[in-house]
Amino acid sequence: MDKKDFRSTLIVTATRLFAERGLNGVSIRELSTAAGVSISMISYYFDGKEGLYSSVLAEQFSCFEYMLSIKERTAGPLDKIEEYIRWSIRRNREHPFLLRYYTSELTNPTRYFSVIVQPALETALQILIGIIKEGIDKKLFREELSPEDTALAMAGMVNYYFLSTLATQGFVNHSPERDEELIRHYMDIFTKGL
Amino acid sequence: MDKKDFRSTLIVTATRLFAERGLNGVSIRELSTAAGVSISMISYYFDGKEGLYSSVLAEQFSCFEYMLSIKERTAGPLDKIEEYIRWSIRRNREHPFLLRYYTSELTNPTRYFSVIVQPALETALQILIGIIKEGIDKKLFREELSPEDTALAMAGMVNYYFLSTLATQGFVNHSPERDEELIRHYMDIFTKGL
DNA sequence: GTCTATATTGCGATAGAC
DNA sequence: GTCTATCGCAATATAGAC
Repeated sequence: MDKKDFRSTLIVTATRLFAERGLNGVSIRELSTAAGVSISMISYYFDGKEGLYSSVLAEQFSCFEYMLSIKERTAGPLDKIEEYIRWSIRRNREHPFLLRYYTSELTNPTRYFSVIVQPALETALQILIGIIKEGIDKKLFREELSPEDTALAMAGMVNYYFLSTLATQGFVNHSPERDEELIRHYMDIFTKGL
Repeated sequence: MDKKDFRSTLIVTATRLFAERGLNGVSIRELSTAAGVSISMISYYFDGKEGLYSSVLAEQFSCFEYMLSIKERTAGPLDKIEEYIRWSIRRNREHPFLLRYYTSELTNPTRYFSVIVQPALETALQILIGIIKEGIDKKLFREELSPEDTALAMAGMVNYYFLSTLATQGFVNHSPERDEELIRHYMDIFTKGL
């Protein structure tokens, strides 16, 4: 946002607006006005509304590359799982609009899903599956576990905490101060069960 | 769909189209053509596009009332949790578009969120929280568990399995034949941990 | 690079015939 | 109840001035 160039300003504004009301819920008129820029700048920089959307999408999902660094660590499987949970929570905190693109693309995919979203999600989940397999191989986790189902269960647990916010804020405290407690709780459930 | 009256036909068609492309992604022109009905029927029966959407939403979320019957059961907490998981999976199988409205309303709420969606989700989650509290009171579950966080973890686990389908179908088998195995696996993770 | 003005298309809603 | 025809408006995109 520091950069004063219109290209970045448009991306910042579009990120918020597309997240709040979806690709079809925002007009480039409204968007350019909100960004304090002429409407024609969208075609000039992004070749139209869809091009702007794809740029927003690419930027939002670039943070998934971080999973590669977790994979490369020398830590054991359990530590890596904690790192995964920690990163997932941090990711949702630092990119408050990401989950909207994430769920929107999974349920109403645009033409950019297969190019941007699917690869990012698959990479992260495959690494998580690999970590669980490693734990099973090393006899740290029970061999009856399906690595795939377990990985999806973990990913779902963390993401749903954020996804459900709007429906649960009346009876669940979602403040960031509680994040460490949440991480311990998730690790606790997964290591010991109920 | 058996009923030939236009009102039901419009709801059936709208349920699919709104799910696939969102409220703003579908025009009433296209919708009425797909339903084989005149465009003016939408205003006639539903007082416009938004009214049609709200009718679709109300119908989709009516199935959440089923949770009340789980609450009333005489079974123990663990059996009730299995019933919850079983119902969640069945719900997603029987209402293939529900999760789209569910996530869309949670991330991009319309004016109908607080009237239709929020109450349905809160009721179901509060009942699940109650079941977990009951298990803690009866010393069946560990007392360190946060009922709220645990309930969200369970809900997230099941829903994410369906939510992630589009990104994971290449390496996770999502066929209904595997549902019973999935239920056993989820119960297994939650009762024993990794 | 950035703007205004405009061309063109498609939108939601409805009047009025049947 | 159902249709066609149309109104008025808002959408995206772009031509052309600066």
